[in-house]
Amino acid sequence: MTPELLSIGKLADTTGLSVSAVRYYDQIGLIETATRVGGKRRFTSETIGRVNFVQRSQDAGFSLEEIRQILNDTAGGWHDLVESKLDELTKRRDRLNEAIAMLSEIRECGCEVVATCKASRSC
Amino acid sequence: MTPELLSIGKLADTTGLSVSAVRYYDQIGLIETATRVGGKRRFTSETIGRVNFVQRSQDAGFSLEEIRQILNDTAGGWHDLVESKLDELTKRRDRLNEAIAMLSEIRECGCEVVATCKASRSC
DNA sequence: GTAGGACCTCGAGTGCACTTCATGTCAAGA
DNA sequence: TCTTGACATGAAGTGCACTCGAGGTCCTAC
Repeated sequence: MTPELLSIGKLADTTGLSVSAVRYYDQIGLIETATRVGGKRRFTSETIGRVNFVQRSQDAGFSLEEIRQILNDTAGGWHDLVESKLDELTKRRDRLNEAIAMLSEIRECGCEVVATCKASRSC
Repeated sequence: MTPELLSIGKLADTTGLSVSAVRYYDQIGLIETATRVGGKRRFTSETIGRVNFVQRSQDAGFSLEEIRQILNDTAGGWHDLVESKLDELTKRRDRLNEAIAMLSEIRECGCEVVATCKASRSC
């Protein structure tokens, strides 16, 4: 029942962000405006979930600006963004798999010099 | 049997790079030093393979500097770099899959507003 | 009462991978 | 002859996602 407010340092610790990154996120409106106690930011534990979402979305290849748009959208228009990003992601996964295959091949080829290695050309 | 030399514009076209990017790659030593004809760069078709390798490696998450190192390494030391990058890539693929799962879930949830959507918190 | 640590703001700096700009050369075609 | 287009150079600019530095406040502990 206690509000359980977090300092910026605690939030940074639990999310793995740096303190300056949290301030930056705050500044660009990516996280709910923190309440202030004596000038210092206090976050609710909700913000942890929010930051996690931001981090996952970043992993997904969204820019912070896109994430901000998605989070601030109240008209459902974000669906298109998610849809096209999903498309992009599956393509990226394919490319990633190709890259992994190429690297595995190069690793196995026994060449000393990549520049002249067939594996680096053949894929 | 003809050497089949490519102008910078042709190389850019066939690889999908911009002309200025090719010049940049040339400048930082990522592609074999081009021969010059009347001051103008002429590339062999080998360079296309080289650029493709660079592009794939970039997809794999290597920086241009790392790629340069790999290509210039003549002592086999690049194996470590490739090995650790493979590790990183498989992790990244896992995260990518998670992100795809999260986005799919959000897409399906029917929420209007992501900020308050359970799916964005639950993953 | 002073030292330390966590916090604050604002502005500038960073690294990467290019891109843009200003200025110039050169060959081909109308 | 003159224009057009592709090419050249070097230096500066761009966008993103932070990071750093300077200078200041506030609280706790010794």
